[in-house]
Amino acid sequence: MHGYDKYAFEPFAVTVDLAVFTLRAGALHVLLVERAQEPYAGRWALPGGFLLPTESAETAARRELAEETGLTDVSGLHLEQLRTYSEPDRDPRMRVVSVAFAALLPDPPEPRAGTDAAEARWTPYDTAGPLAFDHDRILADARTRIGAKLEYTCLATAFCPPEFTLGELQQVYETVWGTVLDRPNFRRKVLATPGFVEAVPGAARLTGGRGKPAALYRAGTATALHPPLLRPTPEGRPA
Amino acid sequence: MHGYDKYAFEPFAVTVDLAVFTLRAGALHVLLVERAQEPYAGRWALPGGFLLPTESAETAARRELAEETGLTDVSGLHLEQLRTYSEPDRDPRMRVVSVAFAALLPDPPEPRAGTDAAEARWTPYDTAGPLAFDHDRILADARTRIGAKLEYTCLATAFCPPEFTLGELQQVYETVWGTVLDRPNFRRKVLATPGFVEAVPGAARLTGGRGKPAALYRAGTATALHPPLLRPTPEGRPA
DNA sequence: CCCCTTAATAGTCACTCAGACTATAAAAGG
DNA sequence: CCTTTTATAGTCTGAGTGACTATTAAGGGG
Repeated sequence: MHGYDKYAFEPFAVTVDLAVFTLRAGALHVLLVERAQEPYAGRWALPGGFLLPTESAETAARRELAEETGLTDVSGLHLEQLRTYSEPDRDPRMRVVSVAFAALLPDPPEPRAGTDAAEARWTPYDTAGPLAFDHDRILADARTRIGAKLEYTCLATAFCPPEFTLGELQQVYETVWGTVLDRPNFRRKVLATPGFVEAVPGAARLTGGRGKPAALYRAGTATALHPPLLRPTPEGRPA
Repeated sequence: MHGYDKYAFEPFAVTVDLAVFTLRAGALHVLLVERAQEPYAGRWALPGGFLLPTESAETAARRELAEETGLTDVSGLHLEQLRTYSEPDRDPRMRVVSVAFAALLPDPPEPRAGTDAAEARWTPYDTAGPLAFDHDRILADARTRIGAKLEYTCLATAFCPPEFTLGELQQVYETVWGTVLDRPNFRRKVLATPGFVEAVPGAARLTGGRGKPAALYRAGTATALHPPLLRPTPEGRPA
């Protein structure tokens, strides 16, 4: 009701937490930092930090992303607000409300330790053991969201370098979904969606692979997929 | 980075804001309250309020929903976190971070004034003039989200009373999307989706209407729609 | 150098589903 | 009784997708 004068209100600490994903060696990895202090000292956690007085949660998230990854330019990276976690007991010391974000990186740069000297590391999603605070849940929520958005958006290109092959794009889907897709059908679908990808004219090849060299593509201008690219139905999927 | 001891952090006020939707006379309505105090005194705004020290944002949202609508039991209503708005200047007085929610009500109960004696009113979405703070944006975001979720979830039943006809369900889609759907095709789609709706055995009729009485249905157990029920494409929809 | 492997790309076929209809059934009103 | 109104049933067609098979263009090993 926004009647500040009439209501006492509790001040809260507000933080951002980041679930930063990348693809490495065909597996989904997430950026984790090791906590140096109590509580949860020695445990791994999602990178994050406090909002500064003059920045929005989005600004803070992008700042933290730059700090943790060591990337100088994070302006083009995909960063999206997930949701806010505000359970009263999520931090044992005090009341902390955290705005969680999911970020996607194409090429995995080596992380550097954050300013608090904690160690940072890319960790396979499946072995991201029990994390500090409620970060297990945040991470799971982030993965769910990313997987779902692959179906009806062009988000997959955010995992890819500026120029990529359709095989690499397909690997994004297969890795995040944990499924195998039919290659000709995937091609047909991607190429039939206007604005999803656009061919690089000088049809170049790629890495010194074995078979026929693949054509290169760039991310197109479209952001939504109509109709969507639904993942193979592992039977009636709940919500 | 959660190193509280090493970082000064600003305390923030944390609020929840609610975009509460219902269908009334074939039009989408939203619950608004009139502000009694500066800033934006006399302007309409989304209902909301401060988090209490011991409650999560979800709990606070449900409490506010009950207070503003006067409903005694809001446990079954659809309430979903939208996103968090944290621009530093969104409140001219102080730093306020607001967690926004979208709520869906089936039958429109008359709202009662909130505890701060502000007036509350159901307002047609299209005439929800300029609101206080950044509530125009929150409201628009909420509407976009609801419209999108109708496509791939069973959310539409949240707008309907416990028992409803397929015509009423169709009206939900038509009203929220602002489109007209083909009735036989809509029926076919809804009935072919397992768990979307289930027929009420004593196939009762409804209001003293004119034509053939319609069968009644209840919301099913499913929450997701596979495949989705896509809205008629008004040409290449961006994101 | 030829053949085999590997991977990309092209094309086929059948089935499902959605859009656009037409037809029938069951009520109310004159 | 006939018309209007609304619900429900059914038909036809084209787009899109899953499951395949075929071809092309590379590399590697004898």
